[in-house]
Amino acid sequence: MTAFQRRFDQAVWKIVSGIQRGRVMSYGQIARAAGFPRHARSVSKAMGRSAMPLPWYRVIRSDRTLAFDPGSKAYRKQRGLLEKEGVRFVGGKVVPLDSDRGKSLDESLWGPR
DNA sequence: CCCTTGACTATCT
DNA sequence: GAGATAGCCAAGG
Repeated sequence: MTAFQRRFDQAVWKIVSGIQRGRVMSYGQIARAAGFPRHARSVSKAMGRSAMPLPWYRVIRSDRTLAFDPGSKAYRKQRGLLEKEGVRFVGGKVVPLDSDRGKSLDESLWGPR
């Protein structure tokens, strides 16, 4: 384990574990919230190193698509878990909630109900 | 060192 | 809005 990983992992786990049911966050958003802007690509690795289970399936791309290859096992798993929490999909993308109308762009994309 | 690899992104066609 | 492109940066070979 490098020093970077120790700090980065801790910060990422904290953010990811805080994502609530029915909500999603992007890799880049998590990296920023964790205090490591520009490290979106490292977020998945940090989650993989976690000993405790994390709601990894609530993490998606900034364009609202899932990071796995559509049709893959992982894709179906993630999508199933999200839909079970009420997250809706249209055209392979996570649908923003209606009740978010009127909020800032960021909130409308990722904010709570 | 140099080169490749990512569960990524912002930007431009 | 979908596809291509360039930028990103730690890790590992």
